[in-house]
Amino acid sequence: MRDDLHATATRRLRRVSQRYTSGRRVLVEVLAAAEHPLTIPEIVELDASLATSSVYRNLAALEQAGIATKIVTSQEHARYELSEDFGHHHHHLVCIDCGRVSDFTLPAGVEQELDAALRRAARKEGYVHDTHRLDLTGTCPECQ
Amino acid sequence: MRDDLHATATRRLRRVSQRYTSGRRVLVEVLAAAEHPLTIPEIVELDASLATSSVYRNLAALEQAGIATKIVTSQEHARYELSEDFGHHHHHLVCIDCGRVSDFTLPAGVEQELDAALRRAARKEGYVHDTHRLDLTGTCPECQ
DNA sequence: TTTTGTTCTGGAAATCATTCTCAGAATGGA
DNA sequence: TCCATTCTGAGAATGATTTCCAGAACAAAA
Ligand SMILES: [Zn+2]
Ligand SMILES: [Zn+2]
Ligand SMILES: [Zn+2]
Ligand SMILES: [Zn+2]
Repeated sequence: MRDDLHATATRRLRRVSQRYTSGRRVLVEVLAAAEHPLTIPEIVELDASLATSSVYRNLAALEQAGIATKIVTSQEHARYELSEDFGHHHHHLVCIDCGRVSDFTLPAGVEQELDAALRRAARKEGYVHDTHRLDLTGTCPECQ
Repeated sequence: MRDDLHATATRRLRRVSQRYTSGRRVLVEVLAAAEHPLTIPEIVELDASLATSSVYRNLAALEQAGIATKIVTSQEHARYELSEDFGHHHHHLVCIDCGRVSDFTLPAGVEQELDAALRRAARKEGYVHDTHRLDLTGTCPECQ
């Protein structure tokens, strides 16, 4: 499981001529252990061996290699999580007040129907479809 | 139509103790005339009478009053459009390359089913549901 | 219409997340 | 080992957005 993750990471980085260094490995471990998307300050705080500028650079590398995904919200910091194909397709519940992000999934039938409708919409506008992002905004239990 | 827009804007700003000044009126006109969400540099270029710092301040005021909506993407600049209740509920197709944003809508049935599923998901996580944002990413015709 | 207290304006300065720089370190192959 | 490439991290630079603040516009009352 974890080995597979690292093996895949190595392969995907190689594909874009990049190395799977120890700093990047730590990043992947931290993201894999998190149960919700993390901001860069959070990541640096979780592992003090990481230098902020390197974290920025390396998360960009991981994103480019298809290992991590950047989530941009209205909050001040972007958030990162492991790419969906290391877990499962899911969506985000974003708290309007504190910025907390929780994951959730849609019933398979709904997701399927949605995906089909989105493909149709993209084609109609002449876009080459890539993926979709569905965020739900609301107020989290703690902020109510 | 247009009058109604301004009347509603006035009312909503009043509700938060703000005035519907000429600068804000120009902003609303520009947004109403645009057929896709605009960045602040685009807005300032469309009407040279607008001062950048005031546009930032006033778009924040319009957003707080529920007149405009801010759309944040991975692009450098945020984009703004009139609030959905001045038009119709819709979603965004974002070009990965150039950042262009087009609007699209889902078939009513899909949208309805999606909305019901989202409400259920929010409740399950203990969130008070607000709204959802659904973006489709892809490559626009010009960037292909 | 004056007066008065509030909100707004816009240019410039400040903030701050993110990106860039660059000299040295690590890496991987020849 | 040697060479070429990639990586690192501390600090500088960048650039979108926010904040300041002194004067203007405004609304309501007098
Ligand atoms: Zn919250
Ligand atoms: Zn989905
Ligand atoms: Zn494009
Ligand atoms: Zn919708």
